[in-house]
Amino acid sequence: MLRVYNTLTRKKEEFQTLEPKVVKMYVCGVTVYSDAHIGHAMSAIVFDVVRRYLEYRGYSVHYVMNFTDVDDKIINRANQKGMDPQVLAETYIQAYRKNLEDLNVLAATANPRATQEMPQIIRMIEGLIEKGFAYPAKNGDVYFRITKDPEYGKLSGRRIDDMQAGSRIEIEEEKEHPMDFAIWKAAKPGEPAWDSPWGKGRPGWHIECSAMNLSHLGEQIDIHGGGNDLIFPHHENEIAQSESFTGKQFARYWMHNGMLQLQGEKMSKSLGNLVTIDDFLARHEADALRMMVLNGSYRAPLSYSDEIMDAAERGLDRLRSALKPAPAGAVGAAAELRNTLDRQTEAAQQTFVEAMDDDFNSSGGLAALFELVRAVNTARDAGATDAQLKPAQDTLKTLTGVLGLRLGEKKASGGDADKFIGLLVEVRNEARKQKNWALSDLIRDRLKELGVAIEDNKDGTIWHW
RNA sequence: GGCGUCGUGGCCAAGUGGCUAAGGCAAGGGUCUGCAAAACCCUCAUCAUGGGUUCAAAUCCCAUCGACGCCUCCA
Repeated sequence: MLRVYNTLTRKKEEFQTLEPKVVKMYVCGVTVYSDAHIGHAMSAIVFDVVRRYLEYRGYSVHYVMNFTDVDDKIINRANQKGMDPQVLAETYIQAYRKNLEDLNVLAATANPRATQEMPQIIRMIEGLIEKGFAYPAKNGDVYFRITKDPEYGKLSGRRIDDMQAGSRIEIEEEKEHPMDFAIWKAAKPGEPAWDSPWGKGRPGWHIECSAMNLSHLGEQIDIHGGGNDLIFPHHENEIAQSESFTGKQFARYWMHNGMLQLQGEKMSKSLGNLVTIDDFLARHEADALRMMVLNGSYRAPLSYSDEIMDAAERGLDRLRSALKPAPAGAVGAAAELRNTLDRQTEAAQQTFVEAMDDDFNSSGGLAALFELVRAVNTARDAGATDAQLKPAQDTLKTLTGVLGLRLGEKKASGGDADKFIGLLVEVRNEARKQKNWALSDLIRDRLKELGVAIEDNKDGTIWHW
């Protein structure tokens, strides 16, 4: 039984979908005005793992992730660079797509963008006005009337009165209540603008997600995800808009990932303490970032450091150690040992599922995989052949695949080179027979410089890139 | 000030009432090896602090200290 922690109730709840075996899932994407950093990557990876695991458990997942392609920051940035805001946004959308692909994040079912949803957004605003949940102001803005929504604050656990007290928000005269938020913003000169019943303008940030959910997934969805910095005000406002508009519960489960921190602070564009995904990938493989995320729990903050990355990379090496082939001369393992391996494989798979079923406990899932790694390596040491190792290794590959790890399956690593390396290994073994250690060590050392590792086992020599 | 998350070995981290407190990294010892490497085996924590509840608590309650996030754009 899958259990999911729901921000709305602050509890783990049994996961039940609106429709059997179908999951409608919406994750807030990024505002595209600069290069994405590894905090964004963490969020993308977290929800990619959720999606992959749900699919592994037999669900068909409709996964929607949006791009916010019109907002103040994009406009400012574009003006600085003397570019058209839409061109700027498009550039970063393509860059982010590439980042996600490099990170082995599965493509979403749909990637809607605010600028392509104007009719739906405007229709929704009209509906909210009709129902009295929103009002147009004299300045051309349209605001959501939070006092009309008795449940406002239920996601973030805030009360309107509390917020008023400590609020640092500038009180705009056009607003009925200081906490009312804009769902349509009147255009200032030179800004991108769309026609609307309230004059030229553009949508507020929150309304686009509500509208895109409605048009791409329907009135109700199963999972809504994003970083926990979005809980307030973004997701709170989304709930207010969507539920006021439809009169129905919007998302059943709200999932939020913790923030990636650098030197004790949240990594963010505004603070400037960030590592871009491109920077990261120039120094590490994509799996390493994923491994780092998987080792923790998605809801907790995660500190990024070289030490953590080092541990993650070594952990990956360990997972890969089980996928190495048996030595050429392997004689085969006894029946009893093969049974043990089968049993351990079964147990690992079961433990993996139990852990992941508990709110996607990936570090628990990894622990099960490491147990399997030990089992495989022990069997290989005991003489198991490739054929005997295969079922366990296949299981390991399947389960690491559920986590989205590739484990460096470098395609056609050497191509033709493999044959020549095999030949060198053969020659080296001849030298070893003749106790020509100088020559055999030379071959080993030189191959190592070329990135080929040689391991002499009892039953023969293994080499790998 | 308000809301929320959290504090487990050198580091990361699971576990949230009861068998010997998962797993990974690092460290030390050992097996194997011509030497290595890899693998395997062994060793390494009483759970921030102080009270309380209970037959029994890392796990529940209270307090204290500390960290982080949100309350303003933010994954």
